[in-house]
Amino acid sequence: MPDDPDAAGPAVSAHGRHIPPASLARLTVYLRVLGTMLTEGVERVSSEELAEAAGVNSPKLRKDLSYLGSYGTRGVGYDVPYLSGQISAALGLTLDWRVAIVGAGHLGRALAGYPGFGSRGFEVVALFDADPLTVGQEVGWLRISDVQSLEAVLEKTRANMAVLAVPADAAQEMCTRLVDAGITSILSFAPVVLQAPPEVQIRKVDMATELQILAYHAQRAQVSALATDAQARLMR
Amino acid sequence: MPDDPDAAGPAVSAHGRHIPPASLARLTVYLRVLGTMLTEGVERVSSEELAEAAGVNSPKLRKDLSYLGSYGTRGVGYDVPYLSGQISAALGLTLDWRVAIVGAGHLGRALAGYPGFGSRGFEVVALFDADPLTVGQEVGWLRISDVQSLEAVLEKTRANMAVLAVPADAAQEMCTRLVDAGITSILSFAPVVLQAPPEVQIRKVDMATELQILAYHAQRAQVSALATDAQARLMR
DNA sequence: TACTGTGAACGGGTTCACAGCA
DNA sequence: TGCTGTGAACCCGTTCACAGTA
Repeated sequence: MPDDPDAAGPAVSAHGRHIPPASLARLTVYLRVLGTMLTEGVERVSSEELAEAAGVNSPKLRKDLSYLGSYGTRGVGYDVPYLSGQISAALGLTLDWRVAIVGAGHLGRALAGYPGFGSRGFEVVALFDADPLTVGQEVGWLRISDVQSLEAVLEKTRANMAVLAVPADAAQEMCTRLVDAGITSILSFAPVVLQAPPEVQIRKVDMATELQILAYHAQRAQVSALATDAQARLMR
Repeated sequence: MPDDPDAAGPAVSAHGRHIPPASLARLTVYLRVLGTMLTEGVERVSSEELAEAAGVNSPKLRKDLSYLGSYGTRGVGYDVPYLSGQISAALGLTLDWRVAIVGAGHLGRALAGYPGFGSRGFEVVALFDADPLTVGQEVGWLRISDVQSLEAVLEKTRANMAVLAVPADAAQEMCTRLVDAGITSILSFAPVVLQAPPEVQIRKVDMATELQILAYHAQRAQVSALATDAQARLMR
């Protein structure tokens, strides 16, 4: 995601400049890699090593980091804990983010139990479902709430982000209710275009889209393989 | 995402020109919207209407479509079934895509049951898990296979795409086995950087990344709200 | 007349080479 | 000496205005 690098809006870092969306997406990857290094006790990395581990080239990595400030030491490299902290701070991960998940099907439950959230500054504080048989069940530490009480529970839990994991036909209604309840950051897994005021940040993940993009590239590979094959036959 | 418009590789459409990654991602959205219109019996759309429904502006939509060819009628608009078919063909969705899902946790099951796949040309032909208690269970039409027999099942089912829905620490190993088994298109939900030969197309979806990007924008909004607030106080 | 298709201008991201500093 | 930080050039995608056509 490419991706994304799609959502927009201006953006200012601690350094005062804005971070390009494409860089922002990569910064989250650097942060994850640094986290792994932290647990392994690595203390210093060069831009070359970090770039390698993150799957990018080193000038790009250095450029990305330069949007935040100068947190390395010339001739030496970067201090892992320090750089990790600086990126976290720049991304706003030092604030507390309280996530409500709407939809307790397999996807919602997968998200609720995702270990990557807690460890990276996000706490799942509520999980909703519309099915009366599902409401009340426990998932990890959470008890599934009834969507009917969405607004009340959002307020009580002071959620400030939401994830939409509901069927396509329910997504717009839930989105509207979330927005009306004051949520301004939404991650949606529903394969529909959501309407919301511009001040609301919406990011979309659509698995069918991802597979279609893969299919496109795979088809291209097949076609060009056939072409070179045919050409090889002609050459004989 | 986002991209995303991130994955690369050259690309040639039926028209002969390559489709920019960003356009490619949007084309899948147009296709979805056209699909909805099809079921509603809509026969014609203007670029304006389609753009509106897809959440983009009309010049961008027309530019995106122009990468495929000239499938509209000036002064009239686009024929919905025809355009839909042309986009499908350009994306390679007329071929049959057989998807293997590795990992039958909540995420894997959510994907296996995702209605958006079948309806858009993807068939889930296998679902794997490593847990002996899970292997053998039925999920919809599928019986969960043992990852130990990954290679054999991939061959028997003629899978040509794979989705990785396994924990981070198992992802690289599974990726390697998929690649060795001849899979060249992989969609990964594991929050790790995967190593694979360049001819293998890998797309990544990381939910923590998405939330972090939302957090960044939300933090910015908070900070600028505080700033204008402080300024307002000073002005008094 | 109305709407599509596209060249050209614009802006932003990536790349690179090298300046700057421990 | 070695590695970071960055300005400048390059390249690609987006935007826009208008030319083209049923």
